[in-house]
This record gives sequence, C-alpha cells and structure tokens, in this order.
Amino acid sequence: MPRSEQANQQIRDERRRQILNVAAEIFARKGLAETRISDIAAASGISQGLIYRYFASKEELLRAVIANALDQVLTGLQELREQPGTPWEKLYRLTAYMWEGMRRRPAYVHVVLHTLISEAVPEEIRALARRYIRESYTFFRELIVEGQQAGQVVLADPEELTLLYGSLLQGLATGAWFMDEYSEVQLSIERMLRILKP
Amino acid sequence: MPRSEQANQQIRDERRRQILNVAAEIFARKGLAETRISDIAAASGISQGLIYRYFASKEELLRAVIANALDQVLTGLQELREQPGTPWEKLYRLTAYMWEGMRRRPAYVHVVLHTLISEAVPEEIRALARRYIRESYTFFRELIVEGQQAGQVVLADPEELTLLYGSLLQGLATGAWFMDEYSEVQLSIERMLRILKP
Amino acid sequence: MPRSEQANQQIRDERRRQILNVAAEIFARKGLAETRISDIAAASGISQGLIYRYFASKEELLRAVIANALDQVLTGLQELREQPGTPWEKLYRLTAYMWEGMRRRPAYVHVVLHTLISEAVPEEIRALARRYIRESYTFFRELIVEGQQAGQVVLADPEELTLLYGSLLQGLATGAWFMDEYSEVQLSIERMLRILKP
Amino acid sequence: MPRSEQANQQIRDERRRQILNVAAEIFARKGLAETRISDIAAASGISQGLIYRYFASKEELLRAVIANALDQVLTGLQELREQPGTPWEKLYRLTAYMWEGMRRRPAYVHVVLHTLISEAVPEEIRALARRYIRESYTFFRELIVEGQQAGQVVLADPEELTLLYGSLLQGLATGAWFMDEYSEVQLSIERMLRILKP
DNA sequence: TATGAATGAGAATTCATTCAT
DNA sequence: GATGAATGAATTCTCATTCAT
Repeated sequence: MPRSEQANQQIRDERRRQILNVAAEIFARKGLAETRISDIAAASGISQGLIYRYFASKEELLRAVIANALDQVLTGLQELREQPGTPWEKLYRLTAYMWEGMRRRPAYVHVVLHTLISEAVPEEIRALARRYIRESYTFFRELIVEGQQAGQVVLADPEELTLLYGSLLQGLATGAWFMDEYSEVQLSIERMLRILKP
Repeated sequence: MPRSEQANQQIRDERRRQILNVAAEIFARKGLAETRISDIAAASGISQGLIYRYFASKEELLRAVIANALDQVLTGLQELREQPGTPWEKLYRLTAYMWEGMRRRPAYVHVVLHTLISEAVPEEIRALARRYIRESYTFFRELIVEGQQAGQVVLADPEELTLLYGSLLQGLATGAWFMDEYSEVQLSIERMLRILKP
Repeated sequence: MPRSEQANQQIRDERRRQILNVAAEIFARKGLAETRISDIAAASGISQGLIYRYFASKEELLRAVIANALDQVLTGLQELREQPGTPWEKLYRLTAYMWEGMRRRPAYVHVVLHTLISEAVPEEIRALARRYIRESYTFFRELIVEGQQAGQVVLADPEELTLLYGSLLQGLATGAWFMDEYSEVQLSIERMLRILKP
Repeated sequence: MPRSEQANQQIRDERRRQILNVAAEIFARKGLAETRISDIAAASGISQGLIYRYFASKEELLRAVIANALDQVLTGLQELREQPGTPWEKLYRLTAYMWEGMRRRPAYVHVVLHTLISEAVPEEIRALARRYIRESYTFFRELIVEGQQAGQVVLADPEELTLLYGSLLQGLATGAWFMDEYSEVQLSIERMLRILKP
C-alpha cells in the first residue's frame, strides 16, 4: 500500500525545510564554493543523492536559502511598516527587530553577506541578496526622512544617515560572528540610534 | 658576480610583490576556494609553475597577502600612536586614516573579511586576520578611554563603544563594496564619530 | 478464489507486455546505457519500483525485449519455411516479410542493432541478438542454394550472396531510421532481389 | 629552460591525434553513453585529466572524432570526383574506395553509425554525422544518373537506386563488424554493383 | 629561472535499485 | 500489489601541484 499523497507531501516539506536550515548554517560558515554537498548531507543525516531530489544543484540550494532569508526579513519589515507610532518609535522598533534577527539567525545574515561579497556566486543570486539590503535601506531611509520632518532625527543628508545606520547594523552583524572577545558585550538600541540623534 | 646576485634578488622581490598584489585583488573578489592559481598567474603575466617558486601553496599565498595587509595597518597605527594631540584629535586622525585606507585599498579589507568569514580558511591564517582586527580595536579602545578621561567621549562602557565604532567602520568598508547605489555618498568623519560624542 | 487469481495473472501479463513494448521503443532510440528506468516507468504510466516486480533489472528487461523480437521473427520464418512454391517465390515472400516487419516494427530492428553494436551490452544478450541475425541468414542461405539448384539464382558463392542480401536488408532497415530524405522512396521487392538474379 | 614553442606544439598535436584515434576505437565499440573517459585515458596511457586539456568534454571529443571521419571521407570523395573515366568506371572506383575505407577504419564507420542511431547523442553531433551520409548519397546519385545517361546503369528511379546502393554499403559495413561468421567472406565489387546493372 | 604538460585527488551529479509504508 | 523516498556506487570534470625540458 503506497503512502498517502498527503503523507508524502508532509515528508517532502519537512525534508526540504530541514535541508534548507542545515544548508544555511553551513553556507554561512564556509561560503558557496567551500561548502561541500557532502557536508550538508552529513549534517542533515541523509544521503548526498537525496539532496538532489529537493534542489537541482548546489547553486539552486543557495538561491533557496537566500530567498528564504529575504522573505522572512521583508515580511518582518512589512509588519513594522504598518505599526503606529512616532518616527523615532518606529526607528527604535526597526533597530530592535533587525538586531534581534541577527542574533537569532546569524547564519542567514551570514549567507547573505557571503553571497554579496563573493564574485564566485552567480550574479543572479547576488542580485537577490542585494535586493535584501536595498529593501531594508529603503525602509531605513523612509523613517529617517519622516524623523527629520518630525524633528526627531538630525538634519543631515538622508543618504549619508542611511548608509551610516545600515553599515553600523551590518558591521555589528558581521563583527559579532568572528570577534569572540566582543560577543558578550551588551549593546543598547539607544546607543546604536545615537548616530541619528539631532 | 655580486652585482648580478643583487639584481636577481631585486627582480625576485619585485615579482613577489607583484604576485602579492594581484593575488590580493583576486582573493578579495572570490575568496580562497574560488580563486584559481591559474587566474593569479594569468593576471600576473607569468606561468602557473612560477608562482610555486615564490609561494609554497595557494594558502601560503593567502597568508602572505594577509600578513602584508596586517603589516601596513599596524605600521600606520603605530605612527598615529606617536603623534601628539588631544584624544579627540587622535580619534579623528585614526578614523580618517582607517577610512582612507579602506577607500584606497578596498581589496585588503576584503581579503581580510573573506578570511575571517570562512571556516574553510586554515585556522592559522584566520588567526592572523583576527589579529588585524584585534590590534585595531585595542587602539580604538585606548583612545576611547583616554577620550572619556578628557571628557571628550561619552561615558559608556568602553567595550560597547569600541564595538560600535569598529563595527561602523567595518560595515562601511564592506557596504561600499557592493552597494553601488551608495558608493557616491559623501561621508564626514565628524558624522562617524558622532557615535562617540558625549 | 481461483477466478481472481486468474484475473490477476491476466493483469500481470498485460502489464508485462505493456512495459516490454514501451521499453523496446525507448531502448531502440537510446540504447541500453542512455535509457533511464524512470523514462520507461513514466512512459508506461507506472512507478519505477513496479518495474522491478516484472523485471529483475534494466538488463533483464533488455534481454526480454530482444527475446521477444527474436521469437516473433523466428515464428514468422518458420511459417514461411512451411509454405509451398519455387525457391524464387519463397525468396520473394521472405524478402517481403522481412521488409514489412522492418517497416512495421522499426523499434525491434533497432534494439537488436543497438545491442549488436555495443560492447557495453552483456555478452549473453548480444549472443541472443546475434542468434536473431544468424537464424535469418541461415534461412536466406538455404533458399539461395535451392534457388541456384533451380537455376533461379546466380551461380556465385552462396556465402557471398547471403551476406550481400542480408546486408542490403539490414542497411535498408537502419537507413530508413535516420535518412528522412529517403524515407518516402518506394522500394520494390524485385529490385532488392536483383542482387541474386542470374 | 622551457621547451621551445615548436616542441610544445608538436607534443600537443601528437597527443591530440593519439586521443582522437583511441577515442574513435572505443566510441565505435561502446557508443557515447557507454564510453567512459577513464576507458579512453587508460587505453591512451594518460591521465583522465589530460584529456580535458585537449577536449572540453566527452561530447566535444565525440564531435571531433566525427568531424575527423567526415573530413577524411569527403576529401576522398572529392578526389574521386575529379578523376576521369566512364560513369561505370567511376562507380567502380567509388565502391572500391568506400569498401576499402570500411575495412581499414571500421571504427570510424562505427562511431558514425552509433551517432546516427542513438538519440542520446546531441542533435548537433548527429546532424554532423547525417551530413556524412548525405554527402556520400549525393555523390552516389550523381554517378547513377550519369550512368543511366550513358546506358551503363539500369533505368529505374535514381532515388531508389541510390538508397539501395547506399544501404547495401552501409549494411555491409555494419554486418562485417559483428557477424564473425561472415567476416572472411570475399566480396567482389562487381557483385555489389550488380544492383545497378541494366 | 621559467614554462606548460601531466598527474591525481576530490567534488558535483546521476540513476539503478531497495525498502518502508 | 504499488508507490516514491532514500541510498550509494559510479562517472564526469576541475584544479592544485609536480616535473621534464
């Protein structure tokens, strides 16, 4: 008696998610070129061949990981966008959200960084990762401009402020990964936002 | 024939430096695993085999690139250390120096980042790269503490301030690499230092 | 429940024949190595696993296809053998029969050719295919010798005539497969037999 | 001291030819899919990797083998075309030339046949092989028509005669390959040409 | 010293076959 | 009996490194 269609679908969904998460972790640590499919298979406890039933190639798998990360962040940003409050309150919430995301899923942040940094990654995938950053920056900028209008953000070139703020977040995400000495340091959202204060 | 010996040595030194610079550029763009020795040879205008006369292996070459970058930065920091001025003046000069270095030699920053980020790089080399960051951070911290004593830097946990300041620099260096849209934005040193202002 | 047993057996037979026909078609087009079990399963409308209920392996399946073709031809030849007529009439009927078979079932001819041609096919199966040709040639030769005795066939080495005649048939079968330009050409049996005329 | 450019070129030319000949032999026996690059490497006495310095892929190698065969035959046909004589003399020479070629280089004939027969071979390469047959047939047809005009060839549809004659040649080439029993049979050119006699 | 031909150890990918359901 | 998820043994291809010249 074959498995029911539903049971099969569930098995497939679960496997897919499992591979995706493991892959994110390993891509984050090693990058695309250095990651072996055998690493992912071993860490997932499955055979190499099985991975190819779920993802057509190593690149396809990376693409899926990136798309997944992108989805999650953009969904989060969308929710923040719809919440009420003064621009500064929104900036606070945004910063907290981004920072929390980096802490909770450092692997996803890292895969994206790896992808952005390395020309070895196919341009199509890099474009996807760049979109991730760009969408975030666009939202940062919106809030900064609103904040300036409300007198809550310093009156400087919004582009400059966006770049500073974005870079700070990104630098923190990266730095925390490899600077063990500083991984215990407590950072306050207020302190980060200081760069935007009037 | 001591003169010819000397001339030979000079040719060797020159060629070594040349390979080193080319390698830095390519490692910066692709990382260790995806960089081909043949790419470096071609870009250096020499045969593959010859590279092995100068560097024992691809990894050895990466190590040399990193060590070279490290050397230059530490020398620069040492010079800054010896210059007179108030802590804030020194912080200003330091920031300008780091920022200028990133702009002029983005490849160096990137090789180091690639190296730090990827577990596929031998630990020994990664340790070297980490030292690069750590030495810089140590200097940042010194100046921050001095600045606090002089009332020129906000009174917060020096670790936190160091991490914020370092991450900002590093995020800017990375971001400029792939965020074309923001590559033209003018950044003022004062604005960066705002994060440390009382 | 003997009836259900019987019904079951009938279903099995039918399915077996179905797989066999589909497999003949695909083996004919791609040969053993390049044919995928999944192709055969899909074209048969069943799961991959099920094929293994009917045939122990891909090679076993090829063997069955060849044996099937062999059976049909030998049965046909046997019938021809038993019919009355002059040697020339028999040669005519034989040629027509072979030619018609090739036109109607080009796949069979082709599987056999693929099998004969490729050393990658297990010797046992190739021997089977060779038997297919040999039995036909034996019959050709018999008729040629009879024809010579009756003065209806040219007096030349019977081996030579058999080889010429057999090769002509086989070349026509093969050529029609890939020479689209000539697929519409009408060929008369008389014309083919000309090679044997006194 | 590096090898002279000339010496290198010679080594390369020789290796290329060597691989090509060995590959023809093995492709002929096994076909594209069944041939392992390792087979060719072993039979050539070189490493697998080296083959890829001369041919980009297995398919590329097959393409080169086919193109090589094609070249040789077409060159031969061109020479025959330019020789003087009656149509029948030309047909005789042509037949002898083709037959001799098949006997001397059966591998090349066979690779072409394999290629024509198997859909697993990329269409581009199959087209090349088809061209091989088509060019030959065109020449056959020319001579047949000339022969008819000179009263030396039977007055039948030239298409039909061409197909018969071409199929006979081709069937002989194939048959000789796997019908050991008949490989010793002597065939006379006259006998083959009988199919065209008035 | 310099070259580039040659090697060989992986790594990605495919697919026949097995097996739990 | 029937399904299709899962396995793992090939196989192609790549590239750091060596070595004859």
